[in-house]
Amino acid sequence: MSKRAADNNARKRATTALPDSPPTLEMVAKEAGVSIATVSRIINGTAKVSADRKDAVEAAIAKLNFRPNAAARGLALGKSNTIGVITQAIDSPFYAEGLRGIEDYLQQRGYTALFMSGNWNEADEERCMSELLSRRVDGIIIFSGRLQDRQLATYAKQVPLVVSGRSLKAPNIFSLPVDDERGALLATRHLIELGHTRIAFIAGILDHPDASLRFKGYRRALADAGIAHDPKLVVPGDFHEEGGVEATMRLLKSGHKFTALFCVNDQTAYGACLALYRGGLNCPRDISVVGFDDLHSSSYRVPPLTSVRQSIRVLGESSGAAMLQMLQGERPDISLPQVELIVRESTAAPRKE
Amino acid sequence: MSKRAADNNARKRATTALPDSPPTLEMVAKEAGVSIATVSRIINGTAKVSADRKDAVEAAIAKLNFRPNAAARGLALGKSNTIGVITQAIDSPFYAEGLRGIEDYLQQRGYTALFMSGNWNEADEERCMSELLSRRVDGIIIFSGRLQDRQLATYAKQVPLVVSGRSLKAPNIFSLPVDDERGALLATRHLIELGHTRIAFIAGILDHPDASLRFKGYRRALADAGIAHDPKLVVPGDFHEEGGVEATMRLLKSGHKFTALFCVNDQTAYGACLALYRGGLNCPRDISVVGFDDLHSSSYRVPPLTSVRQSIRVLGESSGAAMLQMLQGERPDISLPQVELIVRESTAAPRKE
DNA sequence: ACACCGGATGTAAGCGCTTACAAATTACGG
DNA sequence: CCGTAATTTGTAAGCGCTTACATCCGGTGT
Repeated sequence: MSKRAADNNARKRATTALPDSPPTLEMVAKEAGVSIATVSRIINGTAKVSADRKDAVEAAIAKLNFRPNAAARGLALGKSNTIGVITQAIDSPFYAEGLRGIEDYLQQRGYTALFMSGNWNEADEERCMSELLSRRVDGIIIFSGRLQDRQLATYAKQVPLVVSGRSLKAPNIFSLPVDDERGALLATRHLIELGHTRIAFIAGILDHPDASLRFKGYRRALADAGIAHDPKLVVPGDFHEEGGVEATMRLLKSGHKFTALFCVNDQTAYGACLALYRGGLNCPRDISVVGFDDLHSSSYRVPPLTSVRQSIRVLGESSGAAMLQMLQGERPDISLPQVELIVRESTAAPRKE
Repeated sequence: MSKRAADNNARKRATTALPDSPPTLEMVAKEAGVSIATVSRIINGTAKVSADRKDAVEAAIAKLNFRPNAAARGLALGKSNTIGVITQAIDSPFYAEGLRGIEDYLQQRGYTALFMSGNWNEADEERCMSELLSRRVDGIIIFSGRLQDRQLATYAKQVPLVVSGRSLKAPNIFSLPVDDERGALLATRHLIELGHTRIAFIAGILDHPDASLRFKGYRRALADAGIAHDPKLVVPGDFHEEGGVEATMRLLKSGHKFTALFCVNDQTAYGACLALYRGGLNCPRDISVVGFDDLHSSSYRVPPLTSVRQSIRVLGESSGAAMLQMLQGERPDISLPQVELIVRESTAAPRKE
């Protein structure tokens, strides 16, 4: 609709004098007295061009303040130099750190990241996929989404996929699982070594894979130490602060004794600490608390939170790296650093009764 | 580069059998036995089309799993339905909340937000602008950037701008300033009303406008109450947790007595609380602390932080709304809710000596 | 029965860019 | 100084889409 576009610009120009339609290759070519092919070649360095013309063109570009139209280039090239990224919520501190890693990595390599939030539900996530596909992104990175493996495999037929924080084998998909079980094991074992035996666990959403793997690690640590697992000490949460508060309140009210609390993630731990505080309990004197993720702000909590580090930032960078490798046609050979326990001040030996 | 694009697709198909080149309008038209114009009209509802053809086309679309190519449409229409958003860091909890507001608002109205981080420096911010302009976004929202007013005014000639958290008058720019001074006044007055007279202030970066407005509010509250302002009690920070820690340490070491601490933002307050804890001081018993921004996690701190709320989320939504109004050619009539003080448990009356 | 009209379709141009291919220019060797 | 090869440059087609304009259709009025 050239006509409409032109009309539009004309109208705008007339009304507000503002968005002058941006310069095009053609204008630059005319200004510099060369053909548009030459201009294109100079911009992309696609071929040798005589020095004088080059100067003329560069001058014209500067004068007109020309910027190539990415849409047109994308159309001609059949690629957008854009990587779509789907998370659950852009404002979750957890995802935000990952996004940062992705953005940093991609931006330095000439790619742009396009972020979208799935809002913890499948329908929204599909909407995101659809939008990204429509924009013809070159690849999509999914941060532990809620889409079924089967659906992902289907999408992978249309675009390369990197799935972070999840294990999934399928053609055109690369997954970067986090060692949740080992992290949970480390955390729980740390509490056991401090002398705790009554260790409660605040889980995430029941059927969530991360949650169940962490639960598994928790149980294994207990078993390894010969401590009987008490189901009464396991309560569900929601991966958010609020869930941590509620779960802890429930635990406290239930009357089941415990001296330590392992939380499925840091946000849950934040909530737990608040609930303990409300209950007049001191962390770590009365109850030790361990989180998982080691969010940036965890080291600034009062007291600083002991947590399992799995640098989300690195996860993000690695996802970006894996995607770029896939785009080169290589099989990604990326691996994540091991999870590790960061001991701070929210854990201590249990109080002598 | 039709040739290259075609080659590319052909190659890919041959090698990996994966990214089959996506269906086009033309394919749909052929499949349905109509012209591409008809297909386009059905997709966009641009004109009346007989029912039987419509059914045929819809069937073809479903069968081929067709999704219009956004780049091609953008090129034809001369607009991208995309709004660029520049922040300092996507992983800062402050900006993340704003981004969420923008994303929510725009997405519901058929727009997509494209986020980029300026990393607190002008060069990166310019790079972002350049990239967004190249992508021909329909408008750009800037969250309290570091670009000079003059530069912004220049950019505004090419694209409509909304500048949040900052006051700036210029054609094609709409700014949404936050009432920093009043917020700081409220916070400081609250401390005074509790009985504090020795109130320290941890500032942000020296020349930052937000910081100086908040400083102004702080001084005004003191003046209103007839309390002399002691420059010794004002120390710089960096808007981050670390700056809060350091500033507080310095304050503590200086030996200048104070019973309350007003921090330029919540992150700084988090750091301050940690430093107090390290110094064996209890908040609020020994020292009261107030922040600014009321981040989501502030209500989950131990103790929950008293803070000035200026919902960033709403700021984001409002920015989106203003941008859409500008795009309609209207002058935005958006205004922000008043800042308000949220009193929690990090403030109390000063301890009797 | 015929010219005419309004609405549903189709045809084709153009959005800004890249690049295959042709044309024009330059540099050589004889 | 000319023919030919090696460059540099220009021309034009095509990427997938929208829409102005032409075409075609059945239905009216007379």
